[in-house]
Amino acid sequence: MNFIEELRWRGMLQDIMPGTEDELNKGIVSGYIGFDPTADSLHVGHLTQIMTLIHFQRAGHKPFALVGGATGMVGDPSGKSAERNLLSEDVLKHNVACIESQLKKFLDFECGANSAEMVNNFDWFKNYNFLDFIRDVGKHITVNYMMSKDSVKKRLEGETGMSFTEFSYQLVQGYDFYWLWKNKGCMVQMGGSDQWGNIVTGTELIRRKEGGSAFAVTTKLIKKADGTKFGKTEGGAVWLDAKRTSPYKFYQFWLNTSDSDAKEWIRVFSLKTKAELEAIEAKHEEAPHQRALQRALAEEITARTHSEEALQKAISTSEFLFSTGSVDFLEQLTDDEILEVFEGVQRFAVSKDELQQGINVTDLLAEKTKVFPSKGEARKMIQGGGVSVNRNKVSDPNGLVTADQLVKGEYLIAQKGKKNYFLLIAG
RNA sequence: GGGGAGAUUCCAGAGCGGUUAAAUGGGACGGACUGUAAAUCCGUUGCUUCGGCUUCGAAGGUUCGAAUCCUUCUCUCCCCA
Repeated sequence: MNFIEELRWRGMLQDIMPGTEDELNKGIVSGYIGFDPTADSLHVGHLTQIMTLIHFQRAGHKPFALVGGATGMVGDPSGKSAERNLLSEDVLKHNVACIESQLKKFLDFECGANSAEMVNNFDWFKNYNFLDFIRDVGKHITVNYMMSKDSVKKRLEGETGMSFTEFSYQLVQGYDFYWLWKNKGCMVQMGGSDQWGNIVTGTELIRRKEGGSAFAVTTKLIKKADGTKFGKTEGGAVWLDAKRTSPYKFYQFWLNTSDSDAKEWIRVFSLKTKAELEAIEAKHEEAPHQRALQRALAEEITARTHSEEALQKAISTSEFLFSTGSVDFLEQLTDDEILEVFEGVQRFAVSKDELQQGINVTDLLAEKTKVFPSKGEARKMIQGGGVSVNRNKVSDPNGLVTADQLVKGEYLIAQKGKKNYFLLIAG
């Protein structure tokens, strides 16, 4: 199956420039996708683009991952309603390095002819001076053409306006494509559908400057059935960096997708074949409560993004946290393992001496710790039946918590609702 | 520069001298149901030693009593030049 067919049945394909498929059928073709270094980690929103590159490589082509050290300095106006703040060069350098190491996990950089390659456009922009650029590049693209782009039009219509810097963004990105086409033989640029305008400026530049041809493919933006933004949770974006989003949370993010989303997303984010996916879907239809789709989705992505080991830990943590099992389970674990289960869970230190005397639950949760911001709230929540200590529902706001309730003589597990855990460590 | 409107608890938005910790809606959080889903239903949504205490842009004042009336200040919005 060729690359485009693959994207098509997976429902990823948005736009494709005429002739692209023929070009790809000729043999090994080089193509690239750019990543903006706006943070020092990619998030799940970038995963679609990573998957596109993976499919590209699996179809036998040579993927380039461009990290925009230069474009990041300018700021892409696409999809932005207001001017962005510029990042300093140091921050960008750090971000670029971090993103590069993340991308290395997903693509094969040592497989011969179609090995993946990493490039940074700062390398070809850092010594390119302004006058040369506007003469060599700017001359080929009219302002009229640039202004007709959606990303620009929207900002001109809006109230905030747009700086010359962001206006020039498409030229900078366009030149990337030109440079990679000229120096690396890159024939195709891929990206999210919001990048169409920028990509086409690149093919246009290649055509006008050298009479060459280049191609474009864009993928659909991932949407949630309920209309909210993909990749966001209450805690903010879901990052690929384990330090920002723990593998457990990452796994949970995917596990919690709705049925309709899971069915679409698994096609995008899984490398399983159509037959395999259809089998999973059938299984899901049969027993929806088993959530075969969500499990398959979460397992595959977590393993690929983090590791098989991290996935296993995420699964066992989930099983403990969501099963009705008692805290006895924890008694069997070592201290390190307990801390691992509650990784990312907020922790509080409490005095063991005071626990010997017994502490009023409300005081414990609102004063000794910050599980609740005030006693009133703690009390109300307890009366509403929303608080558990060591998996047992607390019914009396004035009840005592004592040292003999400590798990392993050291830990207390407090729950606000079902999903919000707090680990109290006595010392 | 001239004229007008307004600032209320997370947001929107009632209240226009006491019965108002402040309607209603949204959001958030909890509970039930369930599949760690969706939908639905229910509860909570200033602090408290549960006696009370502090809130309605800020500061003063009138009153037994003010978010509600008066004065000044700060800020926001709209219309006309």
